[in-house]
Amino acid sequence: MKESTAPSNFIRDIIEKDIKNNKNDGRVHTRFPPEPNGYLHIGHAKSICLNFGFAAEHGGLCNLRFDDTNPSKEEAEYVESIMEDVGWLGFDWDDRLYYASDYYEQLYDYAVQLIEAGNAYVCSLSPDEIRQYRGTLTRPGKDSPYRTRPIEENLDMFMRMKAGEFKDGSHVLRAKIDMASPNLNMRDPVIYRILRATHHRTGDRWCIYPMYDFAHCLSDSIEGITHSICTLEFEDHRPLYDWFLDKLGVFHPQQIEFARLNLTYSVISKRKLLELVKLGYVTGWDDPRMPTLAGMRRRGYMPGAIRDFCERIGVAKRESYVDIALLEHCLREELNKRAPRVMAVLRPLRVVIDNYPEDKVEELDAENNPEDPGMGTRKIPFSRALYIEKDDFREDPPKKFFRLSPGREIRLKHAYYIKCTGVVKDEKSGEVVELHCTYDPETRGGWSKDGRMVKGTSHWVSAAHSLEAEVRLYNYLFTKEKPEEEGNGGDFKTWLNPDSLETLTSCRVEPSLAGAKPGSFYQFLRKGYFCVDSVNSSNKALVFNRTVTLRDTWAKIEKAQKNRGSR
RNA sequence: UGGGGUGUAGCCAAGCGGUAAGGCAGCGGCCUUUGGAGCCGCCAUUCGGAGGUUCGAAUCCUCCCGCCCCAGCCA
Repeated sequence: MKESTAPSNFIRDIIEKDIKNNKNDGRVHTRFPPEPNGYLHIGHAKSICLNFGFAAEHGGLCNLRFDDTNPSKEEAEYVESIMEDVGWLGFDWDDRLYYASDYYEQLYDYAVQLIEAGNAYVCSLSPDEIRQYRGTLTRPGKDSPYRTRPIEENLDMFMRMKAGEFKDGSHVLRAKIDMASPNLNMRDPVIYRILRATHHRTGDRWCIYPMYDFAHCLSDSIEGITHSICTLEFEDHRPLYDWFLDKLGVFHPQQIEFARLNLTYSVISKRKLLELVKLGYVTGWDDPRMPTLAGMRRRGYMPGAIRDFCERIGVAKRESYVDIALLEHCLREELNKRAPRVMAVLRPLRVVIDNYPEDKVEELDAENNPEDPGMGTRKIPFSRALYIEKDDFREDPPKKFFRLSPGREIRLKHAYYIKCTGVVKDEKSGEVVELHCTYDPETRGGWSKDGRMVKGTSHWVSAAHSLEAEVRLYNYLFTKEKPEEEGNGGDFKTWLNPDSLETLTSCRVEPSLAGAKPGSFYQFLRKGYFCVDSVNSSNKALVFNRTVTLRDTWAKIEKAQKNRGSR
């Protein structure tokens, strides 16, 4: 029996039942069939994990197949990015890289067979007329006058369509099914159209292209796919999927539909993501705020976290909006285990340790990851002038604020206890610009021999030894939990978050970060997880992206205090 | 007034006639040289609603209600 701890779901049930009944000789063969008309996003990740996952679970195979039947929208750039993203996510299609366009010749032959059997005809109605003849949701359609065109004539016309004798849109090949079907997809759907566009792979070799419904089921059949997993909106297309396969008498895969992923505070639709890119609301498909795999990778997401997420959300047929907090949880869990700890001060406040010798510099030991002692330790320089986080000092500390304030003592992580003895303010603005402190030499390393306790521990950096860096703080791209919901005229862009990116340019990071490699990731102690930007960072100018913050209990307390105060 | 789906906690989601798994979020507490992490505890007398069948119903039946998808020569 199954030893896997994977949770039960309806697709796995179907697959396991099929194996038990020895359907398809017990084979499991799936496919991930993206259209190369945009970059992959987190919703695709769910599909990829499902398809490759089910195959792997049952000793089967999963193909990567580009569904490239509409040259007017598809580009080679997209196929490149898709292959990179699927590989990055951790899946391998071996030598099974296919394109629907590989099958154009065979698909054409199948269409001819359909015509010969009287199951398809060339229709010369205009697009507008076809729409009118189709009827409505509640009213049946009516037969096209070309529906009775003789087989020989259909064959001739279709051949001439292929030969380029007709203008775009002047004729189409249609399946002859039932214009009165309550399922509109069965009202003599178009299966080939004339379209003069250069295809990214076949160039100008063809001027007729098959439609999705025709190409997809047959591509699945040709590849011997056993379980063709797709999203819910194709449920109505299943009768058509089955119809083509039955009429042609070829191998018959089973289509199974599941609910697509929706994520709060995000928009997941290639069309809408393209819009954000085209209109310049983001810097590109790989903008770290985008839910694209390229964007998430640049943001610092790890493939394992995304896979874990996809497993945890499950798969079902009901529409759902997954809380983005779950994605972040999966991310933090992985990062917590693997990210080296490092100190970085995002909004520096200068601190002078008055009783520390002017020229002295000490090298203190710091663990790289308390979760994993195997990651070792490193040295960090300590000196008289330091920077701490502005947020870590309050002249007038509120209740439960454990950090530094006048007269109060805290610990500097891995270093010493310090006590605040003076505050220097800008004369004009009144802003605190520098702190004077004393340190206790007896607390080296952060321990007090006399058992004296401090409630707060701050991270810090030596002023003279630290490096300057730019840090990009990302927030949700949208301010509304469900940006695609109606309201504000129904335009999701209304909910774009004006503060989705905050750039900090005078951050100070510890010297061990010199030469940090693009893509490398760290936990900035007490602040969050950050990675070196793979596009804009260099040895001369370090740029970090905030991947995700740490959970912030103090922020929660403070927010609660404010809410209480305002009531 | 057509057809196809789908309703279990704030958000996901198991459950398949034997008395509501799990995760996230939230809330308490412990612990802590990260207000991080970790640990412990709490969080659905009830499954969209109403009837019915049954010793027993989230599971079976009937009716009702809500939500999603379909009228591209897109996928």
